[in-house]
Amino acid sequence: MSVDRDHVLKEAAGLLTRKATASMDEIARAAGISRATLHRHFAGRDALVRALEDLGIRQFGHALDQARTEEGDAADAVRRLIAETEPAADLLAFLFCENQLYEAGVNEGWNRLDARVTALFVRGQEEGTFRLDLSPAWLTEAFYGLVGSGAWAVQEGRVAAKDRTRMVAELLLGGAERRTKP
Amino acid sequence: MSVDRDHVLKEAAGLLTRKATASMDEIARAAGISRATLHRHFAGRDALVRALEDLGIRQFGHALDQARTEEGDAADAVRRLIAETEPAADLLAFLFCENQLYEAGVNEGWNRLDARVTALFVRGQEEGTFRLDLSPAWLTEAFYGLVGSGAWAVQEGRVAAKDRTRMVAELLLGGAERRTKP
DNA sequence: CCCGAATGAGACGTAGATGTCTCATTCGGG
DNA sequence: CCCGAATGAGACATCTACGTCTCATTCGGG
Repeated sequence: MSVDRDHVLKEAAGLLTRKATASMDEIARAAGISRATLHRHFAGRDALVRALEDLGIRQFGHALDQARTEEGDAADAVRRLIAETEPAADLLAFLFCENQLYEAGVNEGWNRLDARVTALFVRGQEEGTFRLDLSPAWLTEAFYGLVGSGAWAVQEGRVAAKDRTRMVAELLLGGAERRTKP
Repeated sequence: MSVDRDHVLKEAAGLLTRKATASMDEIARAAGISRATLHRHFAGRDALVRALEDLGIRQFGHALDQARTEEGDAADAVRRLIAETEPAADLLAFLFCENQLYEAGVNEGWNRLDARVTALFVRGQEEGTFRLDLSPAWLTEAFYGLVGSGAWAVQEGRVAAKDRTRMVAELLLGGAERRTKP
């Protein structure tokens, strides 16, 4: 009987990714519950979006943990990270475009995760794996952008789901890795 | 006295990029005109967004023309295209994230421009400039994503405006170009 | 089987945005 | 200088979404 909170959030993310202005009623129906029940679990729209943000932070944090970004070759670590990001790709794509979150100040949790991604690129540069003429900040931003584009391309059917990780990783690393020989 | 329609659209794009849910009143004030005048020029919110879409199509089409994407080395053509995209970057970033447009079906004008970008990548692959294991459709999508990320990074101050074109081009082409030697 | 908790359906008032209208003001051309 | 067009300010009704409430129903555990 009890509603699966994470399932509701997942459905909400799926809908909001396609239609950012979806009403609470549409979200409720997408999740297969009534509007009243949705309100029982999330005080309002703000609370729902905030919960989505928290879920995104949890999932991306988990992906960072699983990818063990501090270990081994930096490029391989990026590949692992992109692969681990797969299940949360839609949610991350939504949050990446959700500029409303930036109004109330960026969540502190995001800054920590952001720093971990940037640290990975910094490590790659120090170890000579990544080129030095692209700033870590830009590589981080590009990482988000390409993950979002990948999720978007899969949703639109322009890229097969099984190719997503490889496409994103190859393009990002191809652009980021140092060339031994030009 | 007469209101500069394109100026209004530019300001609207700037605001909506930061806050997608901005009200008509906020948009009007951002453009420095009254709400009444805004309604005199655009029948409603839908009409305004549609006009933004049209402006984006015009500007991106102009960028494609100026870049002469059918001429010369494909990689250089991509560099020119990214450079020409500069003035419209904010608008394109907004439209890229504006999924609501996809509800009413993608504009026919977009399909034509999309085809020109894809054709550029196809040409690059046929000429041996771009690698063959990344589909043209994905390269096209990644192009949009990176242009959007670039505009976003500049707005956030993470990348200097003067570095934008180089950062985007280097990463995209680094990932897309064929390596003579690994 | 029964009871309680959770849900679904829907009514209701409210707030905010929207679209239209009027009227005073201002700008620019003739 | 004067007239007309365009704008600004604001009133107004309407509409949609929101948040809260009630009540019937259903599900699951004891």
